[in-house]
Amino acid sequence: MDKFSKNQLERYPVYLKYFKELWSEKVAIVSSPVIAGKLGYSEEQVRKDLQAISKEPGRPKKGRSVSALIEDLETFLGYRQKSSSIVIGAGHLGGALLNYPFEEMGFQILAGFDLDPKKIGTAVGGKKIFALSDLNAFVKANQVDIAVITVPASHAQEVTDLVVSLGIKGIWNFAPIHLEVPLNEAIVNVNLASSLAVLSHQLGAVK
Amino acid sequence: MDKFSKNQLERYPVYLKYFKELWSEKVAIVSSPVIAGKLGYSEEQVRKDLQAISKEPGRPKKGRSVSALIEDLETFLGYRQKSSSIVIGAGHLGGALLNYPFEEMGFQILAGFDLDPKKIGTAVGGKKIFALSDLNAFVKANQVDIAVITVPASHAQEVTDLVVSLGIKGIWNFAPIHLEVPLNEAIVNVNLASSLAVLSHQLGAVK
DNA sequence: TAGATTGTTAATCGATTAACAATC
DNA sequence: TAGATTGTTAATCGATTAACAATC
Repeated sequence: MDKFSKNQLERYPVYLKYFKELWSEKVAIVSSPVIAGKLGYSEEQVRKDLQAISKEPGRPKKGRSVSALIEDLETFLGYRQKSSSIVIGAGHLGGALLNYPFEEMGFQILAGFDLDPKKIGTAVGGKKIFALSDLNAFVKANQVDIAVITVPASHAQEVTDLVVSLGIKGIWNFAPIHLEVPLNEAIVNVNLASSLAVLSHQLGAVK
Repeated sequence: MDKFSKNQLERYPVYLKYFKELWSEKVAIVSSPVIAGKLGYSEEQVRKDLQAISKEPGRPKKGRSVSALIEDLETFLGYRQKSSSIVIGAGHLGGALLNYPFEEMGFQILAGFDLDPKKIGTAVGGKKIFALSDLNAFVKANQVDIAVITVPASHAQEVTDLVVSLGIKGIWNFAPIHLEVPLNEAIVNVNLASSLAVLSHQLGAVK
């Protein structure tokens, strides 16, 4: 398999977290049925997911090596090669992301950007906050792979256009709108309103 | 259609945001091809999505009434009936959520809970932070529909068990792990590591 | 050896896309 | 009327699940 669906990609970090927990408990081998039971996936899905990213085959009757799985997953997910990012919008959500422990995921935040003069020049989560007008110069001076968009929805498209024009190829959008980007741009949306819609609907069914 | 897929549910808030923008621009009628072009969906998908939630049919050659769509979407998404929630874990991410403008989505945060004595008794985003030991009494005194979990992954399962035992039926989990919950529990995960995995993979393909 | 688990191939399921008649 | 857009039915596509031979 060399094509990965969105759902499948989203499962990999969940596997990794679980395997690291097992490793810390000195568990060296784990089988698909055990993983499936623990994470709520089907056995077949676990096997396919792990086969797709692991070099070492599993051993019938035993299972798979936890340490090998951790290595394969970290390699596949890119946790062993840093990608550099900036956070645009140092409000509450942007501030939380500037403080989030992304380093262990190979995701390094270089700096934050904002329009508010009161924020510019300060540091959040150990990262300096620059004026948005400094973005051009910053991107020219530093390799920036990903822009995290945490500005209000009303400004998200214009900030995105700027980021795209500066040659940044990855966008992690936290504004609750659809952003128009060129086809060769990588973009992933984290839309809390969308997430909440799924929860509300589930809750309506449960009640 | 009376069954909604996760993807479909996630699209509705995006439609709603767009229709509200149209409404503010005095646009009264909109057609599926226009919506599809703007939001990056297919025409057929737009028609099916809107048919599934709207009472009023669209008019051939014209399109659909923007105001009717807004009304239908707000009703369907539950924005017109408040659900009450609490945020457990008043760290950076929990703090951001306590400050997030959820009210317009019919989502009301009543209070925050934490273990840190320095946070207990303070207010974040206008919401008071209580000790986790006060949770039981709080839930008995207030109707709580949803618990937002923003504690570290290492404590998320135990907090979840507590929340479930108190009869809260909805869980919005921001900890990057799989939580075990009873079948009659509504749960939605927002896993930043998962989201990042999708972005990294896309970026690898784009580069 | 017996049996659990693997990897792989086939079947199922569900969502998206295509096709097209109905209609304003 | 002509033509754009609707609603609906059929076809396609892709992911998940089931089945089963291989193997340690």
